[in-house]
Amino acid sequence: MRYSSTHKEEVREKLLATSQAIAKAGGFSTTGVDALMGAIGLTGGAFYSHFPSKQALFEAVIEREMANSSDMLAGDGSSAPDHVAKRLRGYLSTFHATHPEQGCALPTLGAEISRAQPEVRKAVEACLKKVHDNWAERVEDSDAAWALIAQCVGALMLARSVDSDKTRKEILAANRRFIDEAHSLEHPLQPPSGRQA
Amino acid sequence: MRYSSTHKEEVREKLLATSQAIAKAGGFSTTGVDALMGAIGLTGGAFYSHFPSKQALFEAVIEREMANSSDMLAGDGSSAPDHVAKRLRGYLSTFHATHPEQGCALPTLGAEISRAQPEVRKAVEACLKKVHDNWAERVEDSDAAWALIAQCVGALMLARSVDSDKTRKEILAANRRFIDEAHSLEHPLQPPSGRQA
DNA sequence: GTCTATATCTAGATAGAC
DNA sequence: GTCTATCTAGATATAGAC
Repeated sequence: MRYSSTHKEEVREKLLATSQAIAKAGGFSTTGVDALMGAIGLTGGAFYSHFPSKQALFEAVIEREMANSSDMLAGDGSSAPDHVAKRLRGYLSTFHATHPEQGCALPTLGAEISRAQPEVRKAVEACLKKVHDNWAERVEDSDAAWALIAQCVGALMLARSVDSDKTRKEILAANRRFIDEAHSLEHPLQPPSGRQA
Repeated sequence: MRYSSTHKEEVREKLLATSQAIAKAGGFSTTGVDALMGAIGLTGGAFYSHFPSKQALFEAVIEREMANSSDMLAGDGSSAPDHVAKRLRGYLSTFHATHPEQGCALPTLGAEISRAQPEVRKAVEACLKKVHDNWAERVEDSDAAWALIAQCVGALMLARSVDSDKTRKEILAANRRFIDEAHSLEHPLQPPSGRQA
């Protein structure tokens, strides 16, 4: 064959990586196959040597996204004691709010996931449960873990839905401060400066 | 003229109402003008007598959605003392999670809002601030109000992103219980039964 | 496996008859 | 104002040459 034995695997890998970023930035359904393939230097026709349909790519993208996020957020046995605080700080950062292509898939693709087939939502559910179960042992209880996840996802949506940088930063900072105040984390998200009324 | 003097206004009203529901259920960009017009018994060509472009309809839909939501959530001077608790209970209900077409626009259209023009996000920002400022006086402080809004929006996204009814209900219930526990609301969301560990 | 060309379909938007 | 017909553009997907 004219291509190396790992060629197909490499193309698939690049396609997935760039598709993830592009979909998170501009939405999956609103981006065409030609654009996704063009981003890795190929034409649209070659797409179907790697995926049977655009829908199949969506499923692969979401599963990779969620697996990635849950691995990172949940951590493992060797995680530092301030692991949760570190992840929360990064999640609720201005950088994350202004760079959706590098961030969590839920705030950007959550609506498309909601309308997707059961298999996709099953994968999302498994990853969410993984983060929840892990965090439930590091915060007050199970309820607090679900509340924390919800607050983070929602805060990012809010921060991206407003226009002014000032309001965006205020929403993120308020959410960080509230977590420090309401949750009994071992380590605070930010220095115990002042919480404003 | 062959149409009543209020005809155009009535059509516009119906178009907006159905477009809001359809967009929240299936996404705005993924729904065509023909489908939106067909839902009120007209054909696609007639659309442009009411809006100059599909984009203009999106702006009108979002502004109406947010104004509606913020009016309902913020309440007014005559609101009952348990107003916030009532709204939170309805927002974090299974009915809301399973009927996006009747619910808040942020969890379903938040991503599309994030990618929209500044004018749209300005309108969203104003409505969010209205709810925040109102709630800030009824909960602990400003931070708690932002955290509450974020938690609600995120909880609904999570509830809709999972597959099983059981997990969906658990996410919603956990978020309701956490609010009762962490926020000093005058009235609880649900009877002080048991909060599970 | 990738390319170009193409088939098919749908989208947003416009033109002209009624 | 609404309709049908149409223009133009873009989408998913397939076919056949290299």
